[in-house]
Amino acid sequence: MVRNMTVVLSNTCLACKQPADVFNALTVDEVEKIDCNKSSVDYKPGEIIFKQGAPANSFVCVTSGLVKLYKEHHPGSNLVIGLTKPVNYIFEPGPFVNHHHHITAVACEYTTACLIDAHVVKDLISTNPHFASEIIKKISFLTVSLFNRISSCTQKHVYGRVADTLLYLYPGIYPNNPFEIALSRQDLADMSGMTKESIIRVLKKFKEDNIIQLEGNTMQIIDREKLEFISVKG
Amino acid sequence: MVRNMTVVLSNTCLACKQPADVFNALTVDEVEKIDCNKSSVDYKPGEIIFKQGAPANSFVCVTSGLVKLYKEHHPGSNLVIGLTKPVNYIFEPGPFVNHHHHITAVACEYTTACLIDAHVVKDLISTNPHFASEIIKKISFLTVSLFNRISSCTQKHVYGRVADTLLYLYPGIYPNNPFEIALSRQDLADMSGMTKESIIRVLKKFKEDNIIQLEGNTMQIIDREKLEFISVKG
DNA sequence: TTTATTAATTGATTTATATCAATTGGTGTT
DNA sequence: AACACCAATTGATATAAATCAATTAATAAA
Repeated sequence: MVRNMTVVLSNTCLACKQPADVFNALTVDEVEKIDCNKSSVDYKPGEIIFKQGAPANSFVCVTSGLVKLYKEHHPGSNLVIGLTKPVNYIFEPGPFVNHHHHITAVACEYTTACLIDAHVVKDLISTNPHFASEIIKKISFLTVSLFNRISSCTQKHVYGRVADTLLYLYPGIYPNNPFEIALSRQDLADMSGMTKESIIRVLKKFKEDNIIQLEGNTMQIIDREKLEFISVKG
Repeated sequence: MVRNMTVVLSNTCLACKQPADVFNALTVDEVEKIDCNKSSVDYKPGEIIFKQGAPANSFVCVTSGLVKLYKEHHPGSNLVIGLTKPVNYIFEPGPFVNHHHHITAVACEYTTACLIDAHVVKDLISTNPHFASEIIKKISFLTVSLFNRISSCTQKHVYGRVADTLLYLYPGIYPNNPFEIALSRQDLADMSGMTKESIIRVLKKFKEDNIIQLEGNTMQIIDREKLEFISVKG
């Protein structure tokens, strides 16, 4: 198991300090196979990693920074599906469906990602059942969160949806509190399925009610319990 | 491959006329293993097959009838995630996540379903990589449809959402046209994320505009192109 | 430093859709 | 047949949130 390896080689998957969970299901040989078929790429904020509709030839593993995943609609109106922080794979169903991307991935900060040949990952899935099980587990977690998301966006009002977004950001994406958000108000709106004006008003209300503290892009969650209440009841 | 078997035994998976796609990845021995660990159960309309929050000990394969999958909210306000028609597995992420169901499954018509021990399916996944790949493929398709669903319910108005629901029903669920819907107006509303009053008004409008024909529960799609247009533009 | 440009904020107005209330129609029961 | 019961329908009203419009703040460029 990679987890227990003490050998550390720079710039290799084995050296990757906090390997993505699914990696743990791979043997050293298999990890090396990935090593030989990956490219590590640096992205600046705003740069596209992959684009909805484009061929899906690679699996992407985020190794530093933060990535925003969204579905494109009419220009200017996107829907943020979620964020991926290091070290995690982006579970985009494209490679298993029609070899095209169904969402767009954009770097929110300076980001490094490893692009791994999709064939290699698929080969590993068909040769290492333990790895396949881990992938299934991960996609299943994604599915559950999508169920909740659908439920959130159809049944909840703006307050509940913003509460969900904030609870998603902290501590899942930003483990510290207060934290600096690398997302614009428009991004937060796209995550919550509303307009930027609406989310600004809701955040203002939360601030007035001492649920959060907000100065520019520095946010602090003060009353998590109340957010959870609003998520369910509001 | 099961697909090519000519041996047909009544009331066994091998005999199941139109086996679920994922079955094709199994050997005859493996199908027999499932056979020995399954129960075929008959449900009346409205009966619950499994319930959100309850332990997920079985995989469910719908062999006849129609099953409605939904997430429960406040009483009377549910969100229909989708329908499963025969012969298909219900891909509920529960068994891979926390062994609890995240949605509720209810028979819409007289329905027969095979309940297969979750351990057996998981064992097959960890021993037959081809089967695991098929499962991943299926869940991936589900993920794509959930992406579209989230997108639909946050970005589209009632007309677009109802168009999506109708396009989902025909031909995916009901291959014939006209078709008899086994769903109440409330169900259709829950599928489209709106109130029953709203969907009634939208359906009335579609009828006036000669997009559909509707008499009670008998529906005919007259102008599919226009529905597709409304789905995108409306 | 001044100017230009974009993001964030605030207020006024509109609109889509939910809610509320009442009526009609169908189905089954006694 | 009369009644009760529930689903479907229709109309009137309320409201949440979008849109529109204007202002302010923040950032980049000259």
